[in-house]
Amino acid sequence: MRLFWEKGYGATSIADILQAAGANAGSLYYCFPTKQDLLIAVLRRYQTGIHAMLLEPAWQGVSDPVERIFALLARYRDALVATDCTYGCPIGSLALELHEPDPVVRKLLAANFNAWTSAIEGCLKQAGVRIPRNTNLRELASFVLTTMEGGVMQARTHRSLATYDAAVHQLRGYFSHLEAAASATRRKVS
Amino acid sequence: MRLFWEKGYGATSIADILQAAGANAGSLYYCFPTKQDLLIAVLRRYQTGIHAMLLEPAWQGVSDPVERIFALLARYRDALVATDCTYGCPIGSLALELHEPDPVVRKLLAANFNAWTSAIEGCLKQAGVRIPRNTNLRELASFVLTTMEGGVMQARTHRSLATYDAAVHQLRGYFSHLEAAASATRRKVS
DNA sequence: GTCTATACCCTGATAGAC
DNA sequence: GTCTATCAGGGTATAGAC
Repeated sequence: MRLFWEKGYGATSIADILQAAGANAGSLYYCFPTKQDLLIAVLRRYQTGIHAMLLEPAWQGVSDPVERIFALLARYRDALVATDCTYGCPIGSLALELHEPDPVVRKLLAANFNAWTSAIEGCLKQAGVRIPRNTNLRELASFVLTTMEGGVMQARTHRSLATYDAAVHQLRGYFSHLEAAASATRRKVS
Repeated sequence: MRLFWEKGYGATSIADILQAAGANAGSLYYCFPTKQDLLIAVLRRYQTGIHAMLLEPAWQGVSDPVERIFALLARYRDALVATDCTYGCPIGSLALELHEPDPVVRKLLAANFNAWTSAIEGCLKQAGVRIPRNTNLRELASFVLTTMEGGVMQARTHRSLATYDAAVHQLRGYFSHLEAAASATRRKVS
């Protein structure tokens, strides 16, 4: 999991994995007949662990649904800070590296994106009337993921937080507008 | 250039390149001593060719600066359509694949992002009073790139235009808000 | 289930004639 | 400048004893 994240799939050799795990080839191949089986297991783990590994830590002590969205984005910022801006989202990196992967792999990558998007969509639903009623929440949630992935990509390339912060700041501006618009509509109605 | 774009850097072998180019090893290595020299040449070509290869075709017949931004995003959509959503931005893909590249490579990747962002920033400057005066134009331009890269990444993973269209649609909503806010301010002043 | 040794292939890069 | 042949190394995966 760590190696695929740090080096990518192709650049990680079985030998690297054996050394990092302190395992022998026979044992590894007994459990995972091919390298791709290992990738599939890793992707499944990300998928099933999204709450325990990502969302719950990010949302510790944050209850406001909109703030939860930005708390999640802040967590990716922390990862960038902790790695001197060499962090990359493991799913995003693998998604771009594996152009034409096995359908199984591609569907797992898509499922991971879907799980992330659904978590955000849940926040937006909880936000209720604070978001304009005609807003497509799924679309907006997907846009949050877009912002994170695009922001992380640029931050790592520039080795600078500036572009990530810029992306989040602009997204915040967009949310401020949405909330103000929803609020204005509510005043008009009442 | 085509192979690095379609398959990525690591997955493209010198043999692939020789076959595609109809060249022999000796000739290639005479001009490009290492594979990385080839990558550097490709990245330089993207950088110097951004106007002729990307911007001018995208902006053919489009003069409104804000529409130029969305015309550029539409061009990436066309690329997704033309490739059944297997298209990936070559710079973005290489940026994520090459985690810890030679400083020369990383700077070239960053320079490509900068050139793209500067082109958008130019449009925003041309838009003048249509964008609120306190807007950080560089930041907003960077956010447009964020949207494109994040949108393309998801579209390819899902093999669907939906997420890309969602991202562009949301960005359009943000721009509509910005233009409306700038317009309201102008009315108030006059 | 786990170990070591190794098969077999493809990699980037080179040698040296032309 | 271009060609063919090849090197040395590392890749995934396997064989077969234990």
